[in-house]
Amino acid sequence: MPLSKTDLFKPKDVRVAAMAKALAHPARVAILRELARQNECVCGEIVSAIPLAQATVSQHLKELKTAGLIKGEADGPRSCYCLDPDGIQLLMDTLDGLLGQMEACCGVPAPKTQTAKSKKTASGKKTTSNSS
Amino acid sequence: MPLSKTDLFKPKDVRVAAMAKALAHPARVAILRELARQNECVCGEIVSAIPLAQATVSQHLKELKTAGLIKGEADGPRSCYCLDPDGIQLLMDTLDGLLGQMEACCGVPAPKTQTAKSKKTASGKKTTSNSS
DNA sequence: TTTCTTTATCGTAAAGTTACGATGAATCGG
DNA sequence: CCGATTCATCGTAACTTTACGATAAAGAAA
Repeated sequence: MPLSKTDLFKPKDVRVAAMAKALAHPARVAILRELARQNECVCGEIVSAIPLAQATVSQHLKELKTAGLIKGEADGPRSCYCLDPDGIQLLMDTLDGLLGQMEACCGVPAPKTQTAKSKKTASGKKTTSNSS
Repeated sequence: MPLSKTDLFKPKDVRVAAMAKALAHPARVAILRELARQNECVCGEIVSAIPLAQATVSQHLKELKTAGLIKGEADGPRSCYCLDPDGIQLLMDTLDGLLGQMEACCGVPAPKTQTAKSKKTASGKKTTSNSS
């Protein structure tokens, strides 16, 4: 942005946007999927799985870490990465909030349900009082 | 990107990234929420609800339209926007695919009941045959 | 120690995003 | 027809993201 205007928006919207941004590159999505598949993964393996240079992959890993979606710890000269369950959960909750609102508006085509959404919607009093 | 490498990634990952990118700005999230609240909305109302210049809001609307998340039709000199149920559904399915994979890996945080059964049913869309 | 391996970081070029004012294009009201 | 209103688009400035090679840092192996 030419001038950072993020403080003009509601914190909730800023949070959703930040979460979404972490997913907004194919390489990062591929990394997350790889980690979901392997459960735990040395950096080199990830680099092999991604069609980008090592430096670039490292950069993407850093962003995912900053976003709280993955954790990384040193293991000798190597780095071992894995998904961060807390961050993933937060991601789901954050997106579910928005998706739920939109679904409610559009009219739900098919009640598929899953994840943590149904619970929240059921107990939630209403979708109107949102500001922060 | 310096050089567009999107064809090096799996189409599925590219799709997720594109969807996420549409949500990756607070203004666009705010617009979606406004449309979810109003169900139908003249452009001017949206501009009033967003702390940005008219030209900028129009630009964000265009991106959301390109992403397939909203529809817009002319109404006299005005433009009337609303959520596109098909796009929203696609967004949900797309994200659910990834989120389900990650959740399955992390282990669901609060599974008081039967774990394996419910999880499988919930996320079991077709996580196996993934390559495109 | 010296060397190799592994990964993070730096510097930087290319491309994309975001924001705005100005300008068009279309419609409505007179 | 003339002016006002509404919105999309253009042009452009400021900033961010993406990608890579080069290099640094740190442990393992020799």
